[in-house]
Amino acid sequence: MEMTMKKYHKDIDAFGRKLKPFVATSAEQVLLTEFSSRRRHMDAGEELVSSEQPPRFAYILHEGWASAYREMSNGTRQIFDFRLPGDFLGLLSLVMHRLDYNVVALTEVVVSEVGMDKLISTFRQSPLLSEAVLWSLSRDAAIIAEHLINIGRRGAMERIVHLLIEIGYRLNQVGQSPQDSYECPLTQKDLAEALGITHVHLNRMLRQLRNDGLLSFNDHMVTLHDLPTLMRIAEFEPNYLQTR
Amino acid sequence: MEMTMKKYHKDIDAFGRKLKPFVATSAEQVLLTEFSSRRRHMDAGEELVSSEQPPRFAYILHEGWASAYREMSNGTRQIFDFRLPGDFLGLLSLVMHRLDYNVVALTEVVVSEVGMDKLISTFRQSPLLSEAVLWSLSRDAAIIAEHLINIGRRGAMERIVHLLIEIGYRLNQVGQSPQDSYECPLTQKDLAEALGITHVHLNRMLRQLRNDGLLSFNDHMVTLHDLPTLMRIAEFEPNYLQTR
DNA sequence: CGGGTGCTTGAGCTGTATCAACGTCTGTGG
DNA sequence: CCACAGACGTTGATACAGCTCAAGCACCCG
Repeated sequence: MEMTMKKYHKDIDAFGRKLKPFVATSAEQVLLTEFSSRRRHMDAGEELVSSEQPPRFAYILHEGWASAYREMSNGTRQIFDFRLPGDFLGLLSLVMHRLDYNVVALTEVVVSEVGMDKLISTFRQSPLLSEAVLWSLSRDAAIIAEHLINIGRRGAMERIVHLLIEIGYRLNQVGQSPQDSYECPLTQKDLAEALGITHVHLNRMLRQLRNDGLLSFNDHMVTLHDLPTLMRIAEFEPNYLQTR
Repeated sequence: MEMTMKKYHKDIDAFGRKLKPFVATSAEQVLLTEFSSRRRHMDAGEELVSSEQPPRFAYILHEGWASAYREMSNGTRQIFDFRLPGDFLGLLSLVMHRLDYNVVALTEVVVSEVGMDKLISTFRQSPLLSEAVLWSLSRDAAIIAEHLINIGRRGAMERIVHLLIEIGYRLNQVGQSPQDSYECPLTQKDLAEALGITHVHLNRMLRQLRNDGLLSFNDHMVTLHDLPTLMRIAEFEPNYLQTR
Protein backbone atom coordinates (compact mmCIF):
# COMPACT_ATOMS: atom_id res chain seq x y z
CA MET A 1 0.00 0.00 0.00
CA GLU A 2 2.28 2.77 -1.13
CA MET A 3 1.06 6.26 -1.80
CA THR A 4 2.46 7.83 -4.89
CA MET A 5 3.46 11.24 -3.59
CA LYS A 6 2.72 13.30 -6.65
CA LYS A 7 4.28 16.65 -6.92
CA TYR A 8 1.48 19.15 -6.81
CA HIS A 9 0.65 21.94 -9.22
CA LYS A 10 -1.93 24.17 -7.69
CA ASP A 11 -2.18 26.10 -10.96
CA ILE A 12 -3.86 23.23 -12.81
CA ASP A 13 -7.64 23.03 -12.51
CA ALA A 14 -8.65 20.40 -9.99
CA PHE A 15 -11.80 19.36 -11.84
CA GLY A 16 -10.07 19.02 -15.19
CA ARG A 17 -7.37 16.94 -13.56
CA LYS A 18 -9.84 14.63 -11.94
CA LEU A 19 -11.80 13.90 -15.12
CA LYS A 20 -8.89 13.88 -17.55
CA PRO A 21 -9.10 10.09 -18.02
CA PHE A 22 -12.56 10.56 -19.50
CA VAL A 23 -11.53 12.91 -22.25
CA ALA A 24 -10.62 11.16 -25.49
CA THR A 25 -11.83 13.40 -28.28
CA SER A 26 -11.76 17.17 -28.64
CA ALA A 27 -15.56 17.12 -28.59
CA GLU A 28 -15.35 15.79 -25.07
CA GLN A 29 -12.82 18.42 -24.16
CA VAL A 30 -15.28 21.05 -25.34
CA LEU A 31 -18.15 19.55 -23.34
CA LEU A 32 -15.98 19.37 -20.27
CA THR A 33 -14.87 22.97 -20.46
CA GLU A 34 -18.52 23.91 -20.83
CA PHE A 35 -19.08 22.19 -17.52
CA SER A 36 -16.54 24.50 -15.98
CA SER A 37 -18.03 27.72 -17.33
CA ARG A 38 -20.58 29.88 -15.51
CA ARG A 39 -18.26 30.48 -12.60
CA ARG A 40 -19.49 32.09 -9.43
CA HIS A 41 -17.87 33.19 -6.21
CA MET A 42 -19.60 32.50 -2.93
CA ASP A 43 -18.78 33.40 0.65
CA ALA A 44 -18.13 31.10 3.55
CA GLY A 45 -21.42 30.15 5.16
CA GLU A 46 -23.53 30.35 2.01
CA GLU A 47 -25.76 27.37 1.34
CA LEU A 48 -25.14 25.80 -2.06
CA VAL A 49 -27.66 23.01 -1.70
CA SER A 50 -30.55 23.20 0.68
CA SER A 51 -33.09 20.65 1.76
CA GLU A 52 -35.70 23.42 1.78
CA GLN A 53 -36.24 23.83 -1.93
CA PRO A 54 -35.78 21.35 -4.78
CA PRO A 55 -32.31 21.76 -6.25
CA ARG A 56 -31.86 23.83 -9.39
CA PHE A 57 -28.21 23.08 -10.01
CA ALA A 58 -25.35 20.87 -9.14
CA TYR A 59 -22.00 22.61 -8.83
CA ILE A 60 -18.41 21.90 -9.57
CA LEU A 61 -16.21 23.05 -6.74
CA HIS A 62 -13.10 24.67 -8.20
CA GLU A 63 -11.67 26.38 -5.14
CA GLY A 64 -12.42 26.19 -1.45
CA TRP A 65 -14.04 23.65 0.86
CA ALA A 66 -17.66 22.76 1.52
CA SER A 67 -19.47 20.32 3.76
CA ALA A 68 -22.44 18.10 3.05
CA TYR A 69 -24.55 17.42 6.11
CA ARG A 70 -27.91 16.49 7.55
CA GLU A 71 -29.46 18.71 10.17
CA MET A 72 -31.21 16.72 12.90
CA SER A 73 -34.38 17.84 14.61
CA ASN A 74 -32.57 18.29 17.93
CA GLY A 75 -30.26 20.85 16.37
CA THR A 76 -27.20 18.66 15.96
CA ARG A 77 -25.66 17.91 12.60
CA GLN A 78 -24.05 14.96 10.92
CA ILE A 79 -21.56 15.94 8.27
CA PHE A 80 -21.15 13.06 5.89
CA ASP A 81 -18.48 14.48 3.66
CA PHE A 82 -16.19 17.43 3.26
CA ARG A 83 -16.13 18.42 -0.38
CA LEU A 84 -12.83 19.50 -1.85
CA PRO A 85 -11.68 21.17 -5.07
CA GLY A 86 -12.57 19.13 -8.14
CA ASP A 87 -15.60 17.54 -6.48
CA PHE A 88 -19.20 17.82 -7.56
CA LEU A 89 -21.64 19.35 -5.10
CA GLY A 90 -25.25 18.29 -4.97
CA LEU A 91 -25.11 15.81 -7.81
CA LEU A 92 -27.03 13.37 -5.66
CA SER A 93 -29.68 15.96 -4.87
CA LEU A 94 -30.05 16.83 -8.51
CA VAL A 95 -30.63 13.23 -9.52
CA MET A 96 -32.78 12.34 -6.53
CA HIS A 97 -34.73 15.56 -6.52
CA ARG A 98 -35.64 15.81 -2.84
CA LEU A 99 -33.13 14.84 -0.22
CA ASP A 100 -32.84 16.07 3.34
CA TYR A 101 -29.37 17.35 3.21
CA ASN A 102 -27.51 20.58 2.79
CA VAL A 103 -24.21 21.68 1.35
CA VAL A 104 -22.61 24.79 2.77
CA ALA A 105 -19.43 26.62 1.81
CA LEU A 106 -16.84 26.39 4.58
CA THR A 107 -14.55 28.94 2.97
CA GLU A 108 -14.92 31.35 0.11
CA VAL A 109 -15.48 29.15 -2.89
CA VAL A 110 -15.41 29.29 -6.67
CA VAL A 111 -17.99 27.04 -8.26
CA SER A 112 -19.66 26.56 -11.60
CA GLU A 113 -23.30 25.72 -11.99
CA VAL A 114 -24.38 22.61 -13.84
CA GLY A 115 -28.05 22.32 -14.71
CA MET A 116 -29.98 19.12 -15.24
CA ASP A 117 -30.35 20.01 -18.91
CA LYS A 118 -26.59 20.08 -19.39
CA LEU A 119 -26.30 16.75 -17.64
CA ILE A 120 -28.96 15.16 -19.82
CA SER A 121 -27.48 16.51 -23.03
CA THR A 122 -24.10 15.15 -22.00
CA PHE A 123 -25.66 11.75 -21.64
CA ARG A 124 -26.90 11.99 -25.18
CA GLN A 125 -23.71 13.35 -26.66
CA SER A 126 -20.92 11.42 -24.98
CA PRO A 127 -21.04 7.94 -23.47
CA LEU A 128 -17.55 8.50 -22.15
CA LEU A 129 -18.53 11.59 -20.21
CA SER A 130 -21.66 9.84 -19.01
CA GLU A 131 -19.30 7.32 -17.57
CA ALA A 132 -17.37 10.15 -16.00
CA VAL A 133 -20.48 11.35 -14.18
CA LEU A 134 -21.30 7.80 -13.19
CA TRP A 135 -17.79 7.39 -11.90
CA SER A 136 -17.90 10.64 -9.91
CA LEU A 137 -21.09 9.56 -8.25
CA SER A 138 -19.62 6.14 -7.51
CA ARG A 139 -16.52 7.57 -5.98
CA ASP A 140 -18.59 9.84 -3.77
CA ALA A 141 -20.67 6.87 -2.71
CA ALA A 142 -17.53 4.91 -1.92
CA ILE A 143 -16.29 7.79 0.21
CA ILE A 144 -19.53 7.95 2.13
CA ALA A 145 -19.44 4.18 2.64
CA GLU A 146 -15.93 4.50 4.01
CA HIS A 147 -17.13 7.18 6.43
CA LEU A 148 -19.91 4.85 7.51
CA ILE A 149 -17.36 2.16 8.27
CA ASN A 150 -15.19 4.69 10.02
CA ILE A 151 -17.97 5.69 12.38
CA GLY A 152 -19.43 2.24 12.75
CA ARG A 153 -16.33 0.21 13.49
CA ARG A 154 -13.48 2.39 14.63
CA GLY A 155 -12.72 4.09 17.91
CA ALA A 156 -12.56 7.87 18.16
CA MET A 157 -8.79 8.02 17.76
CA GLU A 158 -8.66 5.89 14.64
CA ARG A 159 -11.57 7.76 13.12
CA ILE A 160 -9.82 11.06 13.47
CA VAL A 161 -6.63 9.74 11.96
CA HIS A 162 -8.45 8.04 9.10
CA LEU A 163 -10.35 11.16 8.11
CA LEU A 164 -7.33 13.44 8.28
CA ILE A 165 -5.29 11.07 6.15
CA GLU A 166 -8.14 10.80 3.66
CA ILE A 167 -8.40 14.53 3.28
CA GLY A 168 -4.67 14.88 2.70
CA TYR A 169 -4.80 12.12 0.14
CA ARG A 170 -7.69 13.68 -1.73
CA LEU A 171 -6.14 17.12 -1.73
CA ASN A 172 -2.93 15.66 -3.06
CA GLN A 173 -4.78 13.84 -5.84
CA VAL A 174 -6.05 17.12 -7.23
CA GLY A 175 -2.76 18.91 -6.78
CA GLN A 176 -3.68 21.04 -3.81
CA SER A 177 -1.07 19.96 -1.27
CA PRO A 178 1.38 17.30 -0.28
CA GLN A 179 -0.21 14.31 1.40
CA ASP A 180 1.19 14.81 4.84
CA SER A 181 0.53 18.46 5.43
CA TYR A 182 -2.23 20.78 4.37
CA GLU A 183 -4.10 23.91 5.22
CA CYS A 184 -7.39 22.96 6.82
CA PRO A 185 -10.21 25.47 7.36
CA LEU A 186 -12.20 23.13 9.59
CA THR A 187 -13.02 23.97 13.18
CA GLN A 188 -12.85 21.24 15.80
CA LYS A 189 -16.63 21.36 15.88
CA ASP A 190 -16.81 20.65 12.14
CA LEU A 191 -14.48 17.71 12.47
CA ALA A 192 -16.35 16.32 15.44
CA GLU A 193 -19.64 16.58 13.57
CA ALA A 194 -18.17 14.56 10.73
CA LEU A 195 -16.78 11.92 13.06
CA GLY A 196 -19.80 11.35 15.24
CA ILE A 197 -18.07 12.45 18.44
CA THR A 198 -18.27 15.61 20.55
CA HIS A 199 -15.84 18.45 19.99
CA VAL A 200 -14.75 18.08 23.62
CA HIS A 201 -13.68 14.51 23.11
CA LEU A 202 -12.11 15.33 19.78
CA ASN A 203 -10.03 17.97 21.49
CA ARG A 204 -8.69 15.47 24.02
CA MET A 205 -7.83 12.94 21.35
CA LEU A 206 -6.06 15.58 19.30
CA ARG A 207 -3.99 16.53 22.30
CA GLN A 208 -2.94 12.94 22.73
CA LEU A 209 -2.02 12.60 19.07
CA ARG A 210 0.00 15.78 19.36
CA ASN A 211 1.74 14.56 22.53
CA ASP A 212 2.60 11.29 20.84
CA GLY A 213 4.17 13.25 18.02
CA LEU A 214 1.97 11.58 15.43
CA LEU A 215 -0.12 14.42 14.11
CA SER A 216 -0.84 18.04 14.76
CA PHE A 217 -3.77 20.25 13.93
CA ASN A 218 -3.01 23.83 14.91
CA ASP A 219 -3.76 27.17 13.47
CA HIS A 220 -5.68 25.71 10.54
CA MET A 221 -2.81 23.50 9.54
CA VAL A 222 -2.80 19.71 9.62
CA THR A 223 0.56 17.98 9.74
CA LEU A 224 0.86 14.22 9.68
CA HIS A 225 4.26 13.73 11.29
CA ASP A 226 4.41 9.97 10.95
CA LEU A 227 2.27 8.94 8.03
CA PRO A 228 3.21 5.23 7.96
CA THR A 229 2.34 4.77 11.62
CA LEU A 230 -0.85 6.77 11.24
CA MET A 231 -1.89 4.68 8.26
CA ARG A 232 -1.38 1.56 10.31
CA ILE A 233 -3.37 2.93 13.23
CA ALA A 234 -6.32 3.82 11.05
CA GLU A 235 -6.02 0.87 8.66
CA PHE A 236 -6.09 3.39 5.86
CA GLU A 237 -6.50 1.70 2.47
CA PRO A 238 -6.91 4.19 -0.38
CA ASN A 239 -8.63 1.88 -2.85
CA TYR A 240 -11.88 3.75 -2.48
CA LEU A 241 -10.20 6.99 -3.58
CA GLN A 242 -8.66 5.63 -6.74
CA THR A 243 -8.68 7.76 -9.82
CA ARG A 244 -9.58 6.25 -13.11
CA MET B 1 -45.15 12.40 5.79
CA GLU B 2 -47.69 9.76 4.87
CA MET B 3 -46.75 6.40 3.50
CA THR B 4 -48.88 5.24 0.64
CA MET B 5 -49.62 1.68 1.66
CA LYS B 6 -49.55 0.05 -1.75
CA LYS B 7 -51.15 -3.26 -2.07
CA TYR B 8 -48.43 -5.71 -2.94
CA HIS B 9 -48.21 -8.15 -5.79
CA LYS B 10 -45.39 -10.53 -5.17
CA ASP B 11 -45.90 -12.00 -8.61
CA ILE B 12 -44.58 -8.92 -10.41
CA ASP B 13 -40.83 -8.72 -10.94
CA ALA B 14 -39.23 -6.41 -8.38
CA PHE B 15 -36.55 -5.10 -10.72
CA GLY B 16 -38.98 -4.37 -13.53
CA ARG B 17 -41.22 -2.54 -11.11
CA LYS B 18 -38.41 -0.44 -9.76
CA LEU B 19 -37.19 0.75 -13.16
CA LYS B 20 -40.55 1.03 -14.89
CA PRO B 21 -40.40 4.84 -14.91
CA PHE B 22 -37.35 4.65 -17.16
CA VAL B 23 -38.98 2.63 -19.89
CA ALA B 24 -40.56 4.77 -22.59
CA THR B 25 -40.01 2.92 -25.86
CA SER B 26 -40.21 -0.77 -26.67
CA ALA B 27 -36.50 -0.68 -27.44
CA GLU B 28 -35.91 0.19 -23.82
CA GLN B 29 -38.22 -2.56 -22.73
CA VAL B 30 -36.10 -4.99 -24.72
CA LEU B 31 -32.85 -3.71 -23.24
CA LEU B 32 -34.29 -3.97 -19.76
CA THR B 33 -35.47 -7.55 -20.17
CA GLU B 34 -31.98 -8.36 -21.46
CA PHE B 35 -30.69 -7.07 -18.14
CA SER B 36 -32.88 -9.60 -16.40
CA SER B 37 -31.77 -12.59 -18.43
CA ARG B 38 -28.91 -14.95 -17.52
CA ARG B 39 -30.54 -15.93 -14.27
CA ARG B 40 -28.66 -17.92 -11.67
CA HIS B 41 -29.56 -19.45 -8.35
CA MET B 42 -27.16 -19.17 -5.47
CA ASP B 43 -27.19 -20.54 -1.95
CA ALA B 44 -27.17 -18.63 1.29
CA GLY B 45 -23.60 -17.83 2.26
CA GLU B 46 -22.23 -17.59 -1.27
CA GLU B 47 -20.13 -14.52 -2.02
CA LEU B 48 -21.47 -12.54 -4.96
CA VAL B 49 -18.90 -9.78 -4.81
CA SER B 50 -15.56 -10.23 -3.13
CA SER B 51 -12.81 -7.78 -2.33
CA GLU B 52 -10.30 -10.49 -3.23
CA GLN B 53 -10.57 -10.43 -7.00
CA PRO B 54 -11.61 -7.61 -9.34
CA PRO B 55 -15.33 -7.88 -10.07
CA ARG B 56 -16.47 -9.51 -13.29
CA PHE B 57 -20.16 -8.76 -12.98
CA ALA B 58 -22.74 -6.74 -11.23
CA TYR B 59 -25.96 -8.56 -10.42
CA ILE B 60 -29.62 -7.81 -10.28
CA LEU B 61 -31.17 -9.37 -7.21
CA HIS B 62 -34.55 -10.82 -8.16
CA GLU B 63 -35.31 -12.92 -5.10
CA GLY B 64 -33.76 -13.20 -1.66
CA TRP B 65 -31.65 -10.95 0.52
CA ALA B 66 -27.96 -10.11 0.51
CA SER B 67 -25.67 -7.95 2.59
CA ALA B 68 -22.90 -5.60 1.56
CA TYR B 69 -20.17 -5.31 4.15
CA ARG B 70 -16.57 -4.52 4.94
CA GLU B 71 -14.53 -7.04 6.83
CA MET B 72 -12.19 -5.39 9.35
CA SER B 73 -8.75 -6.68 10.18
CA ASN B 74 -9.81 -7.58 13.73
CA GLY B 75 -12.43 -9.94 12.37
CA THR B 76 -15.47 -7.75 12.93
CA ARG B 77 -17.70 -6.62 10.10
CA GLN B 78 -19.60 -3.48 9.20
CA ILE B 79 -22.61 -4.16 7.06
CA PHE B 80 -23.50 -1.00 5.23
CA ASP B 81 -26.60 -2.16 3.46
CA PHE B 82 -28.96 -5.06 3.19
CA ARG B 83 -29.82 -5.60 -0.44
CA LEU B 84 -33.36 -6.51 -1.28
CA PRO B 85 -35.21 -7.78 -4.36
CA GLY B 86 -34.98 -5.34 -7.25
CA ASP B 87 -31.64 -3.92 -6.11
CA PHE B 88 -28.35 -4.00 -7.97
CA LEU B 89 -25.47 -5.80 -6.31
CA GLY B 90 -21.90 -4.71 -6.84
CA LEU B 91 -22.63 -1.90 -9.24
CA LEU B 92 -20.26 0.28 -7.25
CA SER B 93 -17.53 -2.34 -7.39
CA LEU B 94 -17.97 -2.74 -11.11
CA VAL B 95 -17.57 0.97 -11.76
CA MET B 96 -14.79 1.53 -9.22
CA HIS B 97 -12.97 -1.68 -10.04
CA ARG B 98 -11.28 -2.39 -6.72
CA LEU B 99 -13.13 -1.79 -3.51
CA ASP B 100 -12.65 -3.49 -0.16
CA TYR B 101 -16.09 -4.77 0.31
CA ASN B 102 -18.05 -7.96 -0.12
CA VAL B 103 -21.59 -8.93 -0.95
CA VAL B 104 -22.88 -12.21 0.38
CA ALA B 105 -26.22 -13.95 -0.09
CA LEU B 106 -28.15 -14.13 3.19
CA THR B 107 -30.76 -16.49 1.79
CA GLU B 108 -31.05 -18.49 -1.36
CA VAL B 109 -31.13 -15.90 -4.11
CA VAL B 110 -32.01 -15.55 -7.76
CA VAL B 111 -29.81 -13.07 -9.58
CA SER B 112 -28.90 -12.13 -13.10
CA GLU B 113 -25.42 -11.20 -14.16
CA VAL B 114 -24.72 -7.86 -15.80
CA GLY B 115 -21.35 -7.40 -17.40
CA MET B 116 -19.53 -4.13 -17.88
CA ASP B 117 -19.96 -4.52 -21.65
CA LYS B 118 -23.73 -4.60 -21.29
CA LEU B 119 -23.60 -1.52 -19.11
CA ILE B 120 -21.46 0.38 -21.60
CA SER B 121 -23.61 -0.58 -24.56
CA THR B 122 -26.67 0.58 -22.66
CA PHE B 123 -25.03 3.93 -22.22
CA ARG B 124 -24.57 4.18 -25.95
CA GLN B 125 -28.04 2.97 -26.86
CA SER B 126 -30.38 4.61 -24.39
CA PRO B 127 -29.89 7.87 -22.50
CA LEU B 128 -33.03 7.08 -20.53
CA LEU B 129 -31.69 3.77 -19.29
CA SER B 130 -28.34 5.42 -18.57
CA GLU B 131 -30.30 7.69 -16.35
CA ALA B 132 -31.88 4.65 -14.75
CA VAL B 133 -28.49 3.28 -13.84
CA LEU B 134 -27.41 6.70 -12.60
CA TRP B 135 -30.55 6.89 -10.52
CA SER B 136 -30.06 3.41 -9.04
CA LEU B 137 -26.56 4.30 -8.00
CA SER B 138 -27.79 7.57 -6.53
CA ARG B 139 -30.50 5.92 -4.55
CA ASP B 140 -28.04 3.41 -3.16
CA ALA B 141 -25.72 6.25 -2.20
CA ALA B 142 -28.60 8.05 -0.49
CA ILE B 143 -29.39 4.90 1.46
CA ILE B 144 -25.81 4.54 2.59
CA ALA B 145 -25.75 8.20 3.60
CA GLU B 146 -28.87 7.65 5.65
CA HIS B 147 -27.21 4.71 7.38
CA LEU B 148 -24.25 6.92 8.11
CA ILE B 149 -26.53 9.44 9.75
CA ASN B 150 -28.30 6.68 11.60
CA ILE B 151 -25.08 5.43 13.15
CA GLY B 152 -23.53 8.84 13.63
CA ARG B 153 -26.37 10.71 15.28
CA ARG B 154 -28.95 8.38 16.71
CA GLY B 155 -29.01 6.24 19.86
CA ALA B 156 -29.16 2.46 19.64
CA MET B 157 -32.93 2.31 20.05
CA GLU B 158 -33.69 4.82 17.33
CA ARG B 159 -31.22 3.19 14.99
CA ILE B 160 -32.89 -0.15 15.28
CA VAL B 161 -36.31 1.30 14.68
CA HIS B 162 -35.13 3.36 11.74
CA LEU B 163 -33.54 0.44 9.95
CA LEU B 164 -36.47 -1.89 10.48
CA ILE B 165 -38.89 0.70 9.17
CA GLU B 166 -36.64 1.34 6.18
CA ILE B 167 -36.52 -2.32 5.27
CA GLY B 168 -40.29 -2.62 5.48
CA TYR B 169 -40.69 0.43 3.33
CA ARG B 170 -38.28 -0.83 0.69
CA LEU B 171 -39.85 -4.27 0.57
CA ASN B 172 -43.25 -2.71 0.17
CA GLN B 173 -42.01 -0.51 -2.68
CA VAL B 174 -41.13 -3.55 -4.71
CA GLY B 175 -44.26 -5.44 -3.81
CA GLN B 176 -42.74 -7.91 -1.40
CA SER B 177 -44.72 -7.21 1.75
CA PRO B 178 -46.89 -4.75 3.58
CA GLN B 179 -44.91 -1.96 5.26
CA ASP B 180 -45.55 -2.94 8.82
CA SER B 181 -44.82 -6.63 8.79
CA TYR B 182 -42.39 -8.75 6.85
CA GLU B 183 -40.42 -11.94 6.87
CA CYS B 184 -36.86 -11.15 7.81
CA PRO B 185 -34.02 -13.66 7.41
CA LEU B 186 -31.55 -11.59 9.43
CA THR B 187 -29.98 -12.87 12.60
CA GLN B 188 -29.55 -10.50 15.52
CA LYS B 189 -25.85 -10.57 14.78
CA ASP B 190 -26.48 -9.38 11.21
CA LEU B 191 -28.64 -6.56 12.41
CA ALA B 192 -26.15 -5.54 15.06
CA GLU B 193 -23.35 -5.48 12.51
CA ALA B 194 -25.37 -3.15 10.35
CA LEU B 195 -26.18 -0.85 13.23
CA GLY B 196 -22.75 -0.52 14.76
CA ILE B 197 -23.76 -2.04 18.09
CA THR B 198 -23.15 -5.44 19.69
CA HIS B 199 -25.68 -8.22 19.32
CA VAL B 200 -25.92 -8.32 23.11
CA HIS B 201 -27.03 -4.74 23.29
CA LEU B 202 -29.33 -5.16 20.32
CA ASN B 203 -31.01 -8.03 22.08
CA ARG B 204 -31.73 -5.90 25.16
CA MET B 205 -33.13 -3.07 23.09
CA LEU B 206 -35.35 -5.45 21.13
CA ARG B 207 -36.72 -6.80 24.37
CA GLN B 208 -37.59 -3.31 25.49
CA LEU B 209 -39.30 -2.53 22.19
CA ARG B 210 -41.25 -5.75 22.50
CA ASN B 211 -42.24 -4.98 26.10
CA ASP B 212 -43.39 -1.53 25.07
CA GLY B 213 -45.57 -3.13 22.43
CA LEU B 214 -43.96 -1.11 19.67
CA LEU B 215 -42.24 -3.72 17.56
CA SER B 216 -41.45 -7.39 17.58
CA PHE B 217 -38.81 -9.43 15.84
CA ASN B 218 -39.39 -13.10 16.49
CA ASP B 219 -38.99 -16.22 14.49
CA HIS B 220 -37.72 -14.36 11.45
CA MET B 221 -40.71 -12.09 11.36
CA VAL B 222 -40.69 -8.35 11.95
CA THR B 223 -43.90 -6.70 13.02
CA LEU B 224 -44.17 -2.97 13.51
CA HIS B 225 -47.12 -2.74 15.87
CA ASP B 226 -47.29 1.01 16.07
CA LEU B 227 -45.83 2.45 12.90
CA PRO B 228 -46.72 6.12 13.52
CA THR B 229 -45.07 6.13 16.93
CA LEU B 230 -42.07 4.26 15.62
CA MET B 231 -41.67 6.72 12.79
CA ARG B 232 -41.68 9.54 15.29
CA ILE B 233 -39.12 7.84 17.50
CA ALA B 234 -36.73 7.29 14.63
CA GLU B 235 -37.49 10.52 12.76
CA PHE B 236 -38.07 8.37 9.71
CA GLU B 237 -38.36 10.49 6.57
CA PRO B 238 -38.63 8.40 3.40
CA ASN B 239 -37.46 11.04 0.93
CA TYR B 240 -34.22 9.19 0.33
CA LEU B 241 -36.14 6.11 -0.77
CA GLN B 242 -38.33 7.83 -3.31
CA THR B 243 -39.01 6.08 -6.56
CA ARG B 244 -38.82 8.03 -9.74
C1' DC C 1 -28.10 -37.75 21.54
C1' DG C 2 -24.49 -34.39 20.76
C1' DG C 3 -22.77 -30.37 18.83
C1' DG C 4 -23.55 -26.15 16.52
C1' DT C 5 -25.90 -21.82 15.91
C1' DG C 6 -28.53 -18.29 17.55
C1' DC C 7 -30.88 -16.06 21.56
C1' DT C 8 -31.03 -14.37 26.34
C1' DT C 9 -29.47 -12.63 30.63
C1' DG C 10 -26.13 -11.00 34.29
C1' DA C 11 -22.15 -8.33 36.28
C1' DG C 12 -18.81 -5.18 35.84
C1' DC C 13 -16.10 -1.98 33.02
C1' DT C 14 -14.90 1.92 29.84
C1' DG C 15 -15.12 5.14 26.15
C1' DT C 16 -17.48 8.90 25.22
C1' DA C 17 -21.04 12.29 26.54
C1' DT C 18 -22.52 16.10 29.39
C1' DC C 19 -22.10 20.11 31.99
C1' DA C 20 -19.50 23.79 33.31
C1' DA C 21 -15.90 26.95 33.47
C1' DC C 22 -12.06 29.47 31.79
C1' DG C 23 -8.61 31.11 28.29
C1' DT C 24 -7.45 33.25 23.92
C1' DC C 25 -7.94 35.53 19.90
C1' DT C 26 -10.22 38.64 16.60
C1' DG C 27 -13.08 41.92 14.98
C1' DT C 28 -16.03 45.92 16.13
C1' DG C 29 -17.92 50.02 17.91
C1' DG C 30 -17.56 53.70 21.20
C1' DC D 1 -7.13 52.76 21.49
C1' DC D 2 -9.60 50.41 24.70
C1' DA D 3 -13.65 47.50 25.92
C1' DC D 4 -16.47 44.13 24.83
C1' DA D 5 -18.76 40.28 22.48
C1' DG D 6 -18.56 36.21 20.18
C1' DA D 7 -16.15 32.29 18.27
C1' DC D 8 -13.12 28.76 19.17
C1' DG D 9 -10.15 25.90 21.94
C1' DT D 10 -8.94 23.70 26.42
C1' DT D 11 -9.59 21.36 30.69
C1' DG D 12 -11.93 19.16 34.78
C1' DA D 13 -15.59 16.44 37.13
C1' DT D 14 -19.12 13.36 36.77
C1' DA D 15 -22.65 10.34 34.42
C1' DC D 16 -24.18 6.77 31.49
C1' DA D 17 -24.87 4.14 27.06
C1' DG D 18 -23.08 0.55 25.25
C1' DC D 19 -19.17 -2.94 25.54
C1' DT D 20 -16.95 -7.23 27.24
C1' DC D 21 -16.82 -11.45 29.26
C1' DA D 22 -19.28 -15.28 30.68
C1' DA D 23 -22.69 -18.57 31.14
C1' DG D 24 -27.02 -20.86 30.28
C1' DC D 25 -30.95 -21.93 27.21
C1' DA D 26 -33.45 -23.60 23.07
C1' DC D 27 -33.58 -25.08 19.11
C1' DC D 28 -32.39 -27.80 14.78
C1' DC D 29 -30.08 -31.17 12.23
C1' DG D 30 -26.97 -34.87 11.38
